[in-house]
Amino acid sequence: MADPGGLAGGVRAQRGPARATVSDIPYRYEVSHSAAAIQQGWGALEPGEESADTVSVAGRVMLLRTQGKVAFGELRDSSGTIQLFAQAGATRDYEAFVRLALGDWVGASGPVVRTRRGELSVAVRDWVLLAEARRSFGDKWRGVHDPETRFRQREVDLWANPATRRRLEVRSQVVRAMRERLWQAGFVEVETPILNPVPGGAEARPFVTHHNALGTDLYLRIAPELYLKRLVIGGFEKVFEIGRLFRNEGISPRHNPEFTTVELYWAYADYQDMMALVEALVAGVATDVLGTTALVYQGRDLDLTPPWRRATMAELVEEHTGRAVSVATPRSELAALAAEAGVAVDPSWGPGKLVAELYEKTTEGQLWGPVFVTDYPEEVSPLARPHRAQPGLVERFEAVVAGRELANAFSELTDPEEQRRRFAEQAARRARGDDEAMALDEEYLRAMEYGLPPTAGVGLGIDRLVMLLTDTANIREVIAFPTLRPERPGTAPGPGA
RNA sequence: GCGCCUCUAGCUCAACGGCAGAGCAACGGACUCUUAAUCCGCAGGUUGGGGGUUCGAAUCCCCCGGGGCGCACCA
Repeated sequence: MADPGGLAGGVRAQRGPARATVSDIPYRYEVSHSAAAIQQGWGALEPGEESADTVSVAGRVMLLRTQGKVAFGELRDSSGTIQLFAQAGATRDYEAFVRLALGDWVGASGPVVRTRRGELSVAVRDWVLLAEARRSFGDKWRGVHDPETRFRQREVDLWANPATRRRLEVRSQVVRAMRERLWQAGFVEVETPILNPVPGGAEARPFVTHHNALGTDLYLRIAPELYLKRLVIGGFEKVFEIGRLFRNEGISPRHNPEFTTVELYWAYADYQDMMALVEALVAGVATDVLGTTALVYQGRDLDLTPPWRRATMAELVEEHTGRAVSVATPRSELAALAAEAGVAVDPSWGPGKLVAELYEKTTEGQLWGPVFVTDYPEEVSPLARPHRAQPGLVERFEAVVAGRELANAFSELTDPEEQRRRFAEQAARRARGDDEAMALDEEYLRAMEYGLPPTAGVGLGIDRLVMLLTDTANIREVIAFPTLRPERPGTAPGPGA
């Protein structure tokens, strides 16, 4: 928090004077074992037994129980917890040890022992303060629950709520598993520009920034799609990128302005191939990270085991509304149905947009899945290739899980002339005031004229995948530092202020 | 952007028109095997900010600010 004077006043009064000076703090500390390594390595020690092995550990003192001439501390590191056992006479500077504050970082060394009451411990002979905690980490039993403090001061949340650490660890493992599986499948990882002269590849409002030397505005990317397809044109037959996207839109429990996707392009493949790859990837990542594809999400069973159901958008809308619709249905009928469903119908919308709106309003949120929703209207899919058998539709699917879109994919449009027409339609929408309509990208059209082979592409939301795998309902829980309104002095609550 | 809810000690929470409290943390002390140790003592607050109603406001009303949820938008 902004904390005007908070450190100087409140915390010192709360914590007392500084117990260490900078010169007391060493520059390094030699750690021989993690807490978990000690728990695993000396598990056979009997109560009251002292091993001949001396270890050194480091971490935060989370609890301290002093009992006169003997004291017990709980030391937590990134692997777990180990008890520190200190005794007057055996522990160097015992009087200072028992004055340690909850949250202080210490390094401690000594033999591994099991206390008479059965707790595996490091019997502290020597120890050193590695950092003072001048602010508290909250109630030692109840922790910190205030969501604002948890999101703004994640460093506090991580110590106060171990589940936070676990979620971020799962996130790291998900990204790693995704990478390794794609590498194994022969995909090459690339990086494309985040600063875009034209924001393309999706329908969304961008963030605008400015380059001083070039004297030009640039946009934070809303999707890497067009650059990745240019790499396919350049000869990368299987490429992927894992990275941050930025969309200047509302914040909600399922939307953060910056979020992470994996986007991949696969030459010579179509959207049917891509469905098989997506379900295998998601199920494989779940297995790598959790050891299972049978999840429980928000109290409800969710089985990611392939194959996933495949159903067309029209079929699913009919299932959920009882009304057969298609892009060939008269526009007036579709508009009436959409209005009936609560959609604010825009007069410029064609049948395709109306069908898509009807689907999103009545059906998507009801789909528990996982299910591949296939065959989208061309009107809402300016980068997808026309369906080989269904006029007015494109070969596109979205993977829907727990009522939300997890992935979006299509057989890519490869015809530059057709692409130019699609861009022109988008430009017409933009001229009518739709600021989310896709911008025309001449660089991309030029690239297409060199020849894009048949290609399938997909974008998959990493944050949402992590939400599924960690059973969390709020996207902020799986982002270390979610976007919040900037703090202003004296407005935010929090420990230590 | 709109609606509803919420903000009290460092943390977690009471008090809901009538003296602002508790537990934990902190501070001082006792205690040589604790497990949220225990025990004794002490201190800690412009009740998010501002304004209003009232004999009296943490409590009711208005404005502002932060946050949560829902809607809208999207992934």
